[in-house]
Amino acid sequence: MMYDRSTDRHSFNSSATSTQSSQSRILIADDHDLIRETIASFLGMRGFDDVECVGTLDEAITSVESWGNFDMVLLDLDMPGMNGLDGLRRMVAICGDTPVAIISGTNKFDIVQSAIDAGARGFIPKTMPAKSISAAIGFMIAGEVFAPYHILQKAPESNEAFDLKPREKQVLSGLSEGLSNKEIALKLELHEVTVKLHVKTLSRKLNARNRTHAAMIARDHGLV
Amino acid sequence: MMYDRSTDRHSFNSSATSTQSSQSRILIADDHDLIRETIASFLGMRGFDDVECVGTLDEAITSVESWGNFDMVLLDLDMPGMNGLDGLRRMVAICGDTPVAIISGTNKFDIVQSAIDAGARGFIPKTMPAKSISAAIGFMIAGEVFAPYHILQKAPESNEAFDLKPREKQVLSGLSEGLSNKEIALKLELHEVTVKLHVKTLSRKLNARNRTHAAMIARDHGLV
DNA sequence: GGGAAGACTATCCTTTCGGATATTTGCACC
DNA sequence: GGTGCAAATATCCGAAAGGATAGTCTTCCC
Repeated sequence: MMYDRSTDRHSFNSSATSTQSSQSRILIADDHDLIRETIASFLGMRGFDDVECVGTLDEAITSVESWGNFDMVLLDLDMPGMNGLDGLRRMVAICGDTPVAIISGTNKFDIVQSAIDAGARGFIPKTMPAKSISAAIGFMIAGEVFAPYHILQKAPESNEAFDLKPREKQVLSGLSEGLSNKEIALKLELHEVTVKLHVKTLSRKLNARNRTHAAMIARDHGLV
Repeated sequence: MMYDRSTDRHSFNSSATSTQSSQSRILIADDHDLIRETIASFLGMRGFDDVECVGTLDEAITSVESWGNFDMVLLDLDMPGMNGLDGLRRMVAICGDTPVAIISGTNKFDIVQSAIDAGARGFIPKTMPAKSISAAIGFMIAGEVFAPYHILQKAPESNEAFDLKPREKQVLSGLSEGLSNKEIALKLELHEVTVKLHVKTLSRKLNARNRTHAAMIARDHGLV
């Protein structure tokens, strides 16, 4: 598979092709001219020589249906017609095998997750430099699923939004290990009643209905 | 910034440069000839025209120290001299700003995580097709951190190792929302006592000491 | 020295959990 | 029709959790 590449290699110096980049038709759908053109132009100088730009989902869909044959479709999440992930699903449905990626300003973990679950081949934050974007696109055209590492990381999230006192954090930590109040008290050299008090106040702060719920919320927010 | 690209575009067709790919010096350290050569040759035809290969960590280090100036260093995790992530750390220390990535046969979530924590700029599984590998390398040279999406995904882990019955899973799910037995019973149209039974058996299966612990274990293993 | 505030402790009481044991129901299989 | 099995239900009990209220003890500030 890799030893018969000499032909490709020859063509490479003479015809500007960076293999996968060449002959790739890419559709960019974004309602911001600036972003659209920026990405398009950068892709152009990277070997993605056939880039089409539109500004709404409907345009994108007609574009795919009439021209077809794109190697990659980029959709802005906040574009007219998208309606959240529904637009993505519509596009995925008519695109078949060609990868569809979401490009968005937000980089919330949940959105990335659900976008990919909804059929997106990847997720590109607008904050990413054009250089990286084109590399990511190459990656997706190669058949992989792409999402930036830092948002896949277990969300550091809204850490510290609850303003728990040190003691309460300690108790919460014990809670998350499934310890009883008595055990926590022993561990922290407190009395059981005190732990109960902390559990109560901390549950109120976390807006939890009981200790189990508090532990789950803590886990969800990376507090433990 | 994107409207003056015509010049670039002209040069692009005549000099084979795919921008970032060109002039990139890459060091591949892997003790398997086949893999090393495969990647090297594929990178060659993608515009990464200056690829050096070595077979041990020591060779890699001397290579960096004497030649220097690499744009990217790839290290096999199981190579002689690596000794787990220690080798990575050594390389990162002498590499400074140039990105160092781990390439490995394993794709355990934890290893990826700790490799990147140890300073790796990315993680490339050997199972990944060469096409994708070169895209990933481009991505890392662009300054980003790379790891394949599917292993960043909430570890599918030892899923189903607990063999919970359907009812138990439902109860467990209610548990994770912090519901009381009575509420779960209501929701599932069962009686409280039955829910209690399920909680007991399910806690035993999960090896949990109580409901809170069970909920946490469930969350950790992606059962909810 | 007298508050004032925060962290901890003490009682009391009701609800919920956790565990043990036994009984019923429904269903599949021979 | 009987057997076996799993899910669900029924009691009973001690332990824990959850809530309320009041009391102690620092510490800090005026």
